[in-house]
Amino acid sequence: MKHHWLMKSEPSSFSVDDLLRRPRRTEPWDGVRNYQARNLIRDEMKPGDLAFFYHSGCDEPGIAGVMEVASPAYPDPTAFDPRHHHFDPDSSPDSPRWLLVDVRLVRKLRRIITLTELKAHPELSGLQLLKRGNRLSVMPVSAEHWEFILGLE
DNA sequence: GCCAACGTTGGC
DNA sequence: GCCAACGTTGGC
Repeated sequence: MKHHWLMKSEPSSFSVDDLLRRPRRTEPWDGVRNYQARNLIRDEMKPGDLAFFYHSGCDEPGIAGVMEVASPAYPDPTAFDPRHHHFDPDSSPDSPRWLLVDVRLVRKLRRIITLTELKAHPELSGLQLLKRGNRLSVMPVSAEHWEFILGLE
């Protein structure tokens, strides 16, 4: 069963244009440090799943691209590196606490589908992104919401 | 197990 | 910069 996702990143640290310029448009989606998001990556994400690239913490928050999950989940190496911003001393190669997947950019959207615009559609009222206080950096999107959002572009 | 303090996220 | 809404930590 193929799932759909929304994955957040602050474009000041990693944007859809950064992913566009990577070899094979592919990059490890590292730095997830939330157990709920980790569990989704570990238990639900599968290669071939599709995900929205969401820009957060910026002037124009919204969906900027479509990605494909390009690997199974595997340990996040940035958790092992003491010099890395996302270092976690409680994660080790023997017992990794944090996981990631590789993502590949399928396409950059012609325009950002903004958060403001998403909020304006009653069809999207159940979208987890729009629920109060939701700060998950990786969250599921239903097939219906996925198609509806793509139709907005 | 409870809960206050603290840190983070992220929109505005 | 502000603040709401979380999640985490640690004392008890």
